[in-house]
Amino acid sequence: MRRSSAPTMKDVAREAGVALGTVSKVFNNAPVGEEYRQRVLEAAKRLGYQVNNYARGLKTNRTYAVAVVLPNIINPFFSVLAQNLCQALTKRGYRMFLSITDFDPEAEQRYIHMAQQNQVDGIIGLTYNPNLQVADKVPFVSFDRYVSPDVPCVASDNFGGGQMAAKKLVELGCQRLLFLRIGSTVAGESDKRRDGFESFCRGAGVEHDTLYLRDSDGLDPFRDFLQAHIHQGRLDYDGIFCCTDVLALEIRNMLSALGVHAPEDVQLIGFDGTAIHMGRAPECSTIVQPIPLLAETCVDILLKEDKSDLPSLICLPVSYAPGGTTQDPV
Amino acid sequence: MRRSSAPTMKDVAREAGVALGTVSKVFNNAPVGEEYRQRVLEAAKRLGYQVNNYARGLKTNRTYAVAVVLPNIINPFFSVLAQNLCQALTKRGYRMFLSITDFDPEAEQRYIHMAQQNQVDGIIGLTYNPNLQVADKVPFVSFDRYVSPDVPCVASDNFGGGQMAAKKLVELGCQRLLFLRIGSTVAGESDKRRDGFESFCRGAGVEHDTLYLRDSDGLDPFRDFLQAHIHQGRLDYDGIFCCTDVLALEIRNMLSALGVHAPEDVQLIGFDGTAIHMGRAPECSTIVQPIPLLAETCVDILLKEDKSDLPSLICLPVSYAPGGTTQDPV
DNA sequence: GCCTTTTTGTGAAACGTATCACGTGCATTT
DNA sequence: AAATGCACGTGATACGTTTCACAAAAAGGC
Repeated sequence: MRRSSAPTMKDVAREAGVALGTVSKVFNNAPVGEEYRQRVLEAAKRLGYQVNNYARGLKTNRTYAVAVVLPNIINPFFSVLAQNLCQALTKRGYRMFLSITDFDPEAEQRYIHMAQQNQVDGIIGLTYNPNLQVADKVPFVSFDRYVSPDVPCVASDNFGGGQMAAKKLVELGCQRLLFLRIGSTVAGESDKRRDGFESFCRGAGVEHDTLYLRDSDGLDPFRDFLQAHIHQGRLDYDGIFCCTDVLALEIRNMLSALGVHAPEDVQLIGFDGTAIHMGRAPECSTIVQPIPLLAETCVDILLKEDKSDLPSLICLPVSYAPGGTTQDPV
Repeated sequence: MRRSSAPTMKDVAREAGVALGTVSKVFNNAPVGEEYRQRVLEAAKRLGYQVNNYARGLKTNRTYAVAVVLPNIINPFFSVLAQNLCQALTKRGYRMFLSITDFDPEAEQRYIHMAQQNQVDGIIGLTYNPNLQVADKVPFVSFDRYVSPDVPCVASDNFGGGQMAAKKLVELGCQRLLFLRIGSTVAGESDKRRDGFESFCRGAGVEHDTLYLRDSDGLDPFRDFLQAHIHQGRLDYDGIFCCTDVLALEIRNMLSALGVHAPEDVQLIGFDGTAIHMGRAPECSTIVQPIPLLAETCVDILLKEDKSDLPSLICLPVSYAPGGTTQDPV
């Protein structure tokens, strides 16, 4: 095994003619006389010394590693989130150790165990397991999903986003609104998009309907529903809010095939705004989640030393971005 | 610090009334009498014991962690690759520690240093730093880019893919071909797409041109070029091969705006086929990279114990997938 | 039933680091 | 000039494992 020959602090100490403790101090930025510091640094460079983080972690119980548990990173929202988390962690000197669960509750639990076993300094998780066990030994921040009273949850202001979407549609002149959703069976913060939407509609006295599907239903029910609501080439609704940009695009295509076009015949608003954080123009009008801010916040909270007075839910503000599926005033 | 109270093997040994070494054996699946094994397991459960991987790593010099260094994970190709790498690593009991370089050569080097310092068991990197220093202490596999004689490089058969694209276009009846490329200034394996394309064209005696841009040039030169080659609403070329699906889509839109439509007026083929690995239909006809296989191969090679007779370049086969921008025979 | 072989539990040593009580030398004070 | 304080280098110790040489007990052969 080649690695057995890796130089240790002891080697550096011998090479530099100093004590072991002095070498340690140099690499921990503890006060050391300038002459000694130089001697150590030079000896280290000569030997190609690198500190062994496993030994260090063993002594200090700090690993400077954080586990991020996500369903996948193929969905653009998740990949942008993962990238922002990675950057936020790097900025603070932490490494990111990524786990992909593919929405499998067992995998989620397994990864969290593994993460604890691997002695990470914390975990950021977007999980769907309704009865997830999180040992209180390792700091945990949940994204978009309530886990338990002492686990802080970071999410966008989904309720406000739902309201905003409905309000926007009404301002654009829509009179019959439709909310379309497809997603997990497990309730999460993002379900509040619907609540916000309905809340606004009720408050403003606007007619509205809702179609609420689960992933397993597939997209076909949407087509059936829309088809059933087209009479003489006209859709019964003039404003649609989709729970996701991805869904919004699907719906736009679906409607196109049925002869109904956005934004001419119907105003269409999605949710996420991921494209914006990818440096691209959004492909549909959308409620934008502040992904970089969400990531920063997750990391901030996770790494906060004093966890005494943390809110259990942190809601971050969303914004509206026109993207060609609505007829916005200039 | 709460973690200081975590139970250790010594605690388990005391609780179970056995020796320290016996506990260790149980957790390493070494032969231990059934009665003892049970005693230890129960004691461990009672105490909530988990092995400390830092102590273990210190002794064994194995961390079961692999660093993956990528430019980003926003580009769908990279995110699908990252996901497949993660899964391939997980399958083998390894964890993935992800670093994002944003194409910054310095960051690449920094991350690789960091990865070594963190005592990973290996590194898989997609790097653009032409003179990257990789210590031979840590196994390294490069994706798509030649680094040095003793660093194995895994890539798609880019040359073959270029040939395949040209051949396909010719089979579809095209007579004047065009190759469009935009990318890094640093030469990589993917530049062989052009070589393969030109090789086939020359061999078959097909007229062809090439436009070769760098990222910093932006997409405008493409528009200028295409515009200059449209006479009386007709494009001079009847078959276009783009170095990337992303570019192919851009070009299709660009051409549409100029009144030239794929596949009616021009056959368009891209490269990557990422959408297919995301479970979606490809948005353009394309040469598909075998991303899952690429990932598996990277991991296999990285984790191979005997590195003696490794090829320095591993080329994996690509395939063609029609996707609506070519008029393929049924 | 004795000796050999095999199996299996034991406890000490070592991995590479951080830390801490200690010792040395030097500057400051009176 | 002696006493005091300070700054800084020293080296032993401990962190929680794995491993290894050893001992003890069980199994097998004649």
